[in-house]
This record gives sequence, C-alpha cells and structure tokens, in this order.
Amino acid sequence: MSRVTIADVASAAGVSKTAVSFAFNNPERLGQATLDRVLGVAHDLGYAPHPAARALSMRRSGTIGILIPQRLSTVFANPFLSELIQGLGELCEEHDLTMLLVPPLDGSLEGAIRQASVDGFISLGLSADDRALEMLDRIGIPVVAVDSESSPNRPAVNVDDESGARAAAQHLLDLGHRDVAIIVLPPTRAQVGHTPTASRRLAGYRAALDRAGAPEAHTVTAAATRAAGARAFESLPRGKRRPTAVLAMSDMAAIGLMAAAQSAGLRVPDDLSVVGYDDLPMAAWTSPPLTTVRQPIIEKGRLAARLLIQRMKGKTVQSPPPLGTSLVVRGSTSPPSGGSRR
Amino acid sequence: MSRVTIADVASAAGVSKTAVSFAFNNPERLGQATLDRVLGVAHDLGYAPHPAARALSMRRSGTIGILIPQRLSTVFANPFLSELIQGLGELCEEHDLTMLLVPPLDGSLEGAIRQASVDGFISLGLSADDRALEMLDRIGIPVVAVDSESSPNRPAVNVDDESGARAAAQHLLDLGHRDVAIIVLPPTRAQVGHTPTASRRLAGYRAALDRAGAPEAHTVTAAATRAAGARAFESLPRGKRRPTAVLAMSDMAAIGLMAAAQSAGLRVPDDLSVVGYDDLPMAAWTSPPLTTVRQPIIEKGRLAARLLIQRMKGKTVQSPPPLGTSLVVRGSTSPPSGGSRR
DNA sequence: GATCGCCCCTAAACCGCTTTACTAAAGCGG
DNA sequence: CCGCTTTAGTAAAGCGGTTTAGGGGCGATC
Repeated sequence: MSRVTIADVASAAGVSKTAVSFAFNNPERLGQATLDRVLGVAHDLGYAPHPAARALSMRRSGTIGILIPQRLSTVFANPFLSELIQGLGELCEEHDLTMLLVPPLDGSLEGAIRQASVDGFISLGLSADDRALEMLDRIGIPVVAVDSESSPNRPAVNVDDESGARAAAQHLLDLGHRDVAIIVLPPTRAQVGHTPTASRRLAGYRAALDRAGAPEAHTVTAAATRAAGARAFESLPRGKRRPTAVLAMSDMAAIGLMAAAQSAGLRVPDDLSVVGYDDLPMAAWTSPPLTTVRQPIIEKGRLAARLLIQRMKGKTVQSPPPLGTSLVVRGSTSPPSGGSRR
Repeated sequence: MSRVTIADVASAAGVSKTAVSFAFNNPERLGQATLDRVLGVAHDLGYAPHPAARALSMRRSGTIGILIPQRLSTVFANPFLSELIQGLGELCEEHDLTMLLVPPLDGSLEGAIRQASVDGFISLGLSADDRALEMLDRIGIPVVAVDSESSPNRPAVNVDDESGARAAAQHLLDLGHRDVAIIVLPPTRAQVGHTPTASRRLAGYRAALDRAGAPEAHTVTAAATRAAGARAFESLPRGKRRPTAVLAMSDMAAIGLMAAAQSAGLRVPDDLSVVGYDDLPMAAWTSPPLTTVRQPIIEKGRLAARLLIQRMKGKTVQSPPPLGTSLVVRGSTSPPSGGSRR
C-alpha cells in the first residue's frame, strides 16, 4: 500500500508519465480534454508528486536551511530567533520557499547538514572558519552568514555590534558609573574563543571603558535566557566590590539578571543599572523598562534572505555594510547612588 | 562545475558506487584499506551524498513538517510557537530529525505541502476537515494534529481548553464581575467559524457566565499579538457600558490590551481586570503580572512529536486525553471597583 | 585436490519525477 | 494535393543515491 506514483496516474488515465508531468508543470502543452482527464484521475487517486523525486530531478528543493548553532530548546527560549524568522519568513513566502531548521544532531552540525535537502543556508553566529561552513563551501551550497565574519565568497550580514556596545558603555560612564560588570554571550560550539558577535561587543564595551580609565570590568558568561541571566547575577562580586552597573550582551540575560537583582532586594536602577542588547519587543515593558542597544533584527532577517535568494539565482553578492545600532534609553539605568553602598 | 557525485568518488577511488555507498552507510561491509581510501578520496573531493537522492532512495527524509496556518511574521510574533518548537525540538533532536516550517505559500497550504519533503506533519490549529489535512490523508502521510479536533486515524493533541476557560470566567465571577468582554482568537484560514481551540474556549467562558446569569458578554476578535490586543481595547464599549473585566484567549492579546488600557489612563486591575490564556513565560513579569490560564505548551510539543514519531514507525496511535490546564492568579485581576465607574 | 564458506566487492535494478528529443497527426496556404 | 508548420503526446535518458543478488578469490576442511 505504497504511495501513488506518477506511473499509476499515467496508466489509469491512459497516457504517458510525461503527460501527467506536463499536466502539473506545463499544462499548456496538453490538450484541454487530456488535461482535465489527467487532473481528474490524479485527484481521484490522491496523487501528489513526490517532493524528493521532484527535488532530485529539478535540482531544486524550494527550501532554505537555517543553521542553528545550539539546541532548539535553548535558542528558541530567546525571542531573537523568532524575530529573525519573521524577517526571513517574509522573503521566503514571497519567493515560495519553506524554511528548514537545522540544529546540531548528536552535537554535530555537519551530520545535520547532510540530511538537509535545501537550496541554500543561512548560518547563525558561526565563526567564518567553523567546520560546518567549510563543509558547505566544499559541497558548493550558497550560504549567507548572519552574526559572523565576512569572508571571501560568503556574504555576511551583521549589525554594527561594536559601536552599539560602545554607546551602551558610554551611557553608563556618562551617568557616572565606573564599576561595571559585563555579561558575555557564551561560545556556541566547540569554539575556542567568543562568537564573532560577542567579541565585537566586548571590544566595544572595553574601548569605551578603557578610554574613560575605568577599572577592568568583571565579566560573567551567560546564555541569552532569563535563567542564565539570573544565575549571572548570583556570580557577580558581592559587598563593596559589587558593580553599580551591568552591560549585558542580550536582553534576555539582562531581564533575568534584573529580576534576580530585584528579588535579592536591590532596586533597579538605583542600586544597579542594567543595559541590555537587542531591543526585543519585551524590553519596552519590563519593570523598569530596559535600557538597551537596538538592532534591527527583522530587517537583518530580510536582508539575509534577500542575499541568499540572490546567491541561489547564481548572482554573486557582496557583504552589505553593517546595519545600524542605536542606544535606547529607558528606565533601567540611572546615576549610581554612591551613598547607599556598603 | 556541478556537484561531486558518488560516481566521481567511485571512479577516483577505483571502486564501484556501491563501495562508496557502503563506506558511508555500512562501513563494516568494506575492508579497512578500501574504507580508508574511499573516505579519504570522498573528503578530498568534498563529497557529500545528495540529500534529495538519498531521501528518494531510502524513502525517508529525516524531516518533519510543521504545518502553520498563518504567515510566519504573524505566528512568530507570538511566543506560543517558540514554546511549542522547544518541545518538538527536544524529540526531534533525540531522533535525528530536522524541522521544516510550512506556512501557506500564495495563501495556499496545499501548495506548500507539495514542496515539502517530509516524513510526517504536525498541524497547528487546523479544523479536522481542513482541505490541507484531507490532502495529507489522501497522500497517506502521517499527521498529528495540535489544537484541532480528534478524528479517526489522525491523533490529536489538545489541552482541556474548555475547563481552563471556565476556570478563568469563574474566577472573574467570584471576584464579583458581571460585565465581561471576551477577546476571541480569529479564524486562521478560510474557515467559516472559529478555530477548534477558539470555540472550545468560548464555550468554556460562556458556560460559566451563563450559569451565573451574567449578561451576554461582548466579544471582540483579536489575533495573538500585542498590537491586536491594543486594537481590541479600542473597540471595547465605552462609558457606562464598559466591561469591568476581559477574558482574552491569548496572553499576547491580553498584554497588549492591558498596555493600551493603562496608557488610556485606566488602572489594571482596579478599573479593568484582565485574564489571559497560555501562561507564556512573560506573563509572569508584566506589570501587573498577568492572571492567566496555564497550558503546558512545551509538553504539548513533546507529546505531539512523540506521537508523530510513533506513527512514522508505522504504529497506530490513539489520541491522548487532553492535557490539563490551570488558572494562575496573579496581579491583573481584582474585584470590580463599582463605585468608581462613571 | 575438490568443496565449502567467507570475505570483499560489483553489476544492475530501482526510487519517482522532469525534460529533451522525437513522431504522428492535424491544420494550412498555395 | 503537397510540403510546412503547429499541436499533442511519447519514449527514454537522466537526477544521485541505496540495495539486492551474486561473483571471484582464498584459506580451511575433508
């Protein structure tokens, strides 16, 4: 009781397989009578072309893959990806493409890639020399990298992480803060150092801090989830060495940290200022509303998809200039209340 | 300059295509020397098996499709799907499956389904007689429906929408409310009436309201987004006919409505009580925190994936009993302040 | 020394569709 | 009535893998 194939339809309708194929893909090449009959028979039999066979034959699957560096349960806990998908999705729908989520299987992205029948990949947060990207280059599939490093032959879509971070740090300095902690995004794969995004943001924070002669910032690593942000709060220095402000590389960590600080009895921003990164929609309605660095995530998705679609058409495309970031000042930052410190 | 195929590797290594295939899939059937040589050559050439060819030949794509009834930009604006994907993702990763997002293309889910090379589908929010589901039945692909109606031969995963809704309404009644508005989820496709979920929740609300002899509730339709919730607030009756409480079928609409109410100068819950549905993580940290009906979304995803995987293995599975819902009382509900009404 | 079995490896069929010739019939102007 | 172009449909060759059935070589057994 296997699937109905094109041959079944052909013989039931008394025509050749070609005719059936034409009925679906080149209806104008068939006479009206035959067309109707074939379509009718196909419908009666419940026939639908086998997508894999189709993809093989046409050398096109109508799908783009999203290369996700972490487990889905981790990465979807952060609305960042939802936003990005909204942008990607707009272009995909416009071009009749579906989206395949490709997370590591058994910890291996390469293995997952092998399974994935796609016409192109969007990669998220991978370093330019990641083994998965190398593999895709060897195979020769178009790739557009998001939150990565630009590299010859593979366009990268980025925002100006560094200047956003600098603005965030400068904002705290302007308010009078000097003891600042930095919440760093964790490496996503078996990376040696930081993700490209994390190191650019870190550079931005430090550039501003160093320039102002502030003491070396304490750093804590925390994933972009509420829970990780709360844990990060716990590992902040206590007592008189407690920072008066925190620069977080993600809104989610910032929000989690803020909540943990509040339930530990601190007032935000009076006792602790917090700056996030991303400007997720929810950043506007936490209490207090989160001061954060805005990056145009949806636009980033649109742009990446647009570029990939170009590449899939065979055009060569350049990496676009980084998209702009901007500081959004809300209620989670204020001058340090020096007097109230122990 | 097309892709490297198995034949290229075979001739470069001086073996048959079969040997190359074995090297990847049945390494134990090859001698050590040959195995190493083939793998080496394959690597040097940058060979990777063509996923579509593989899928065609093995009758298995290693992918499950998520049938999404609306545009991605709409549906990902609601964290509900993120949560569900977390649950689905856990099982997928466990079973080496990737996930394909299948939204309507050109407004047609059927068209999108045709492209999708998957081993099974999870459908979201579709009525049991939706044309897309009928099509899948005809083709004979395993389907598990989420937020749908159970039907012979297609397991459905649901929560006890009605009793959750009843509890929400009863909570308001217990607080003393009688003038209640209901924010209804919109139909998702060319449906005649409500989605299955919406009608069950509506039934629950009304059962409690009617039983208490409350006046007919005003209903407004709003999608599960903040913006739609805010718009819903605008279309609520004004003046003395203004309801004292709102039952929303989604947290997102509830949150948007709450914000709109607040910026219109109303106090929540004093002037307006609001109850949501879903208990998204963010419901706990709006201000005030949202009273809502909790449904176990991640668990729902896990269960649906588990069932689908069973079905894909050929086992027949029953629809499980609905998962439990429960009212979570937070700060967005209180007794109506009767005196303060105009 | 013939037979058997085992180990490696191969030829060829098959998965289900698209597409490139190509043919037979029909239409058509002269 | 003839040659020429359309029209309508077909046969067969891919697309790039997997898999079944089987063959050659070789050491062990009788």
